[in-house]
Amino acid sequence: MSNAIANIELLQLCETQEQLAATISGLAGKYGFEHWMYGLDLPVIDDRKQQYMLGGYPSDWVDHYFVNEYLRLDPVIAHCQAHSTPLLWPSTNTPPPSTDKRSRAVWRMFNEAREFGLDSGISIPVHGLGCRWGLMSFAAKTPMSLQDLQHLVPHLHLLAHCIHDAGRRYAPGIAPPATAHLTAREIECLHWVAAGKTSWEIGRLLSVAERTVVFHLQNATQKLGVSGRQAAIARAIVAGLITP
Amino acid sequence: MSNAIANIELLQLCETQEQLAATISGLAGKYGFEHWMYGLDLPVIDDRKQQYMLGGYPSDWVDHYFVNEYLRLDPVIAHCQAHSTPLLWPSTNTPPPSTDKRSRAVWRMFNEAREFGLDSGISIPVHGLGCRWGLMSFAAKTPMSLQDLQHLVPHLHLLAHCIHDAGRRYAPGIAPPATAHLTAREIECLHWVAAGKTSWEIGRLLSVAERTVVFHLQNATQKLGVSGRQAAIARAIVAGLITP
DNA sequence: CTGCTCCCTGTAAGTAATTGCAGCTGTAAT
DNA sequence: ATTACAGCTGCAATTACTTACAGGGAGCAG
Repeated sequence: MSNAIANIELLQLCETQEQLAATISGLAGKYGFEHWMYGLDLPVIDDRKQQYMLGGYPSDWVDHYFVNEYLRLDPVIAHCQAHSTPLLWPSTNTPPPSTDKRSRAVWRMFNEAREFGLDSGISIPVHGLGCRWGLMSFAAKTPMSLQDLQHLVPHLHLLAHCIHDAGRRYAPGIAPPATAHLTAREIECLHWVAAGKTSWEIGRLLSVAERTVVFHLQNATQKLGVSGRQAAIARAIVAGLITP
Repeated sequence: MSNAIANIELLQLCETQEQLAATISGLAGKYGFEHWMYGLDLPVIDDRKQQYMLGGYPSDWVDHYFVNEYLRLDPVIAHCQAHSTPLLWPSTNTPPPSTDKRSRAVWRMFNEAREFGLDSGISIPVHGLGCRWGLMSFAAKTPMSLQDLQHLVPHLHLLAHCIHDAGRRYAPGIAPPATAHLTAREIECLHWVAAGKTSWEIGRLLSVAERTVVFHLQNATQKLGVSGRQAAIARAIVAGLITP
C-alpha cells in the first residue's frame, strides 16, 4: 500500500484540471481501478443545477446513465446525499428481485453498468461548505470481492476528500463565499427571518423597534451583496452564517 | 493496525449515546489517543446555535476554551469549517511569533492546551446534509511526531465519518429532513426566489403569469410545512432541494 | 478629542407578498 | 370514463417589505 500522505501531496501540486485528472488516474490505477469519477452538484432533483464532473467513466455509460435518468434511481446517489460513509458495491451475481418494480430497475441498472466495464467498486460521499455535495467513485472492470474493497476503504476515503478539496478550485461557483463581516445583531435578525418571523415579531423577540430590525436586515443584505431579504437568507446559509 | 471495517461495525452496534462514547474511547485508545471530541453545530459566529458535543476532552480545558472564546480564534475550527481534509497538529516547540497579534494569541492557546494534556493530535472536519458540520478531534498527552500522525490519518479519517453517521442519531434537530415531494415548477420558483427575484420577474423567466408563480410558491411553502417564503427558502436549502 | 463602528429609532411613499375567492387545461392511472 | 394531480390564471383586500429621508447614544483606538 502506497503512502497516503505522498498521494495527497501529489494532488496539491496539480495546477490544472487536466493535471489533476491525470494524477487521480494514476492513483486509481495503483489501487486497481480502471475507472473513476468525481461528481459535484448532481441535479438529482433540481434540473437547473449545473453539475461539475471530472473523471474517466466510459462516456457511453455516462450518456446512457443520464438519458435514462438513473440519477433518480441510483441507490448510490441516494446514499451519498444523505450519508458520509462509503458505499461498497462488490461483484455480485444475484438473481433479479421479483416483487418490487423499483428494485428490479436497480438490478437492471447495475447489470448494464457491468456490461460497460463497471463491475465492482466503491463510492464515497463528499460534503462541503455551503450544502454542496458530491461523490467520488472508483470502479474496476475485473471483479473485486467485498474483502478486496474493504481494505482499500480508508485510503480511498481520505483520497476522495483530498480530491474534493483540490478539485473545488476548478468547479464553477465555488468562488470565495465572501464571508462578509456581519455584526451579531445582523446575524440574529437573519436567523429569525429564516425561521419565518416578520420584522415586527423579531422586534418583539429582541426587544427593539420593528424599524431597527429592518435596519439590521438592510445592512446585512447590503453586506452580503444581494438585493432582497430572501437572497440574503440564501447567502447567509451557504456561507455558514446561520443554521436554521 | 486493527481492521478499519471491524471498527465501523462496532460503532453501528451502539444503541445509546453512552455506548457510542465508550466504544469510541476504546478505539481512540488503541490508536494511542487519550482524548477525543466530537463537536457538531459549533457556534462560531451565530451565538444562538446550539452545539452538540460528545467526548472526553478534559472538562477544565473545555471550560477554559469557551470562556476565552477560542472558537473564534482557533485555526483548527476555521480549517474544518472550510475544508474537508484533516488537520494534523504534531508536537512542536516553536518560539512565539513576533509580529502578528493574532498569531501570538494562537500560539498561546496551543501552549495552554498542552498544559491541559492535549499535546498533539489530529482534527477531522465532517460535513453532512443540511449545511451541518462538525469536527472530530483525537488528542494525545504524550508527544507524537508528524510521521506518527500521518500513518494514522486514513483510518482516523474514515472512523470520524462513521462516528458522524452513527452519532447523528443522538444530536438534536437531525430529525428527518422531511423531503417533501415538490414538483419541478415549485423547485424552479424556489430557486429563483432564493436568487432574489420577485414573483413578477420569475413570471417573465418562466413565461407564466405572476399569479402562477405565487401559486407555486404557496404550494411549496405549504408542503415544506412552514409559513412564509423566507422560511421556505431556508428549508429548501437545508433539504438539498435547491443550491443557490 | 476625533473618528470609527455598532446599535438604535422615526416618518412616509412605493412596491411586493400573503391569502381568500373562483375557474381552466392536459396527462396519466384505475 | 372517472378520478387525481400538476400546471395555469384572474381579482381583491390585507399585510409585510423596501427605500429614502432624518437623527441620537455608547464604546473604543489613534
